[in-house]
Amino acid sequence: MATKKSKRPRRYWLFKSEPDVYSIDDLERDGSTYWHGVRNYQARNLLRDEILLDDGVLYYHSNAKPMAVVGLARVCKEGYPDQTQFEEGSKYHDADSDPADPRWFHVDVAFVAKAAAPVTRDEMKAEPKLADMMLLQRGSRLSVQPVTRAEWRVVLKMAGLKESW
DNA sequence: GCCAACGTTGGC
DNA sequence: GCCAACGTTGGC
Repeated sequence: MATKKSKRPRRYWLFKSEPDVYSIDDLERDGSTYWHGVRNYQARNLLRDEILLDDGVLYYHSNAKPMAVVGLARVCKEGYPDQTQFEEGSKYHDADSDPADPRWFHVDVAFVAKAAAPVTRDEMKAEPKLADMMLLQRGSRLSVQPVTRAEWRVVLKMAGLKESW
C-alpha cells in the first residue's frame, strides 16, 4: 500500500471472531495476526480504506458462550491484499479475484490486552449508552464494524481497561 | 437446532 | 435491472 490518508484522529472498531476459530487467547499467544478471510464487500472497504494504523479494536467473541468483548487489539498494519484469496484449496480461495487487482484486503492487528472481565452482550444491551451500538442492532452481521469514541470509552470502562498505547 | 436478516447469484 | 432462490451469519 502506498501512503494512506493524512493523519486523522484514531478511530475505533469492533472485530468479531468465533473463539473456536481464533480467540483472544490465540491472538495473545501469536502477538499479532493478519485478519484474513473477510469476504464481504462492506467489510472489505473498511479494511482497505478506513481502518488505519494504531486504530483501536474491540475484540468480540461471536457464536460463543459468553458472547462478549474479551479484549483489545490495535491495528499494526494497514490494508493490503489477503493472500488466502489466491491459495487454491483454501476455504478462502476466490478463483475470480485477479492478482493484479485483488478483491479482498485485510489489516494486521496486534494484541493489546484481555478484558479484566469480559463485557458480555447482555451487559452491553443493558447499558443505555450503548443503545445505538451497531453490534446490538437487529440483523447486524458486519464482522468488522465502526465503534464511536463514546462507545469505545464505555466498553473499556466496563472491561476494566485503560487505553494503553 | 432454528430461523430471521442479510448478501450474492443467476435466470429472465 | 428485477427478483426468486440460495447460502451464510450469528443471536436466540
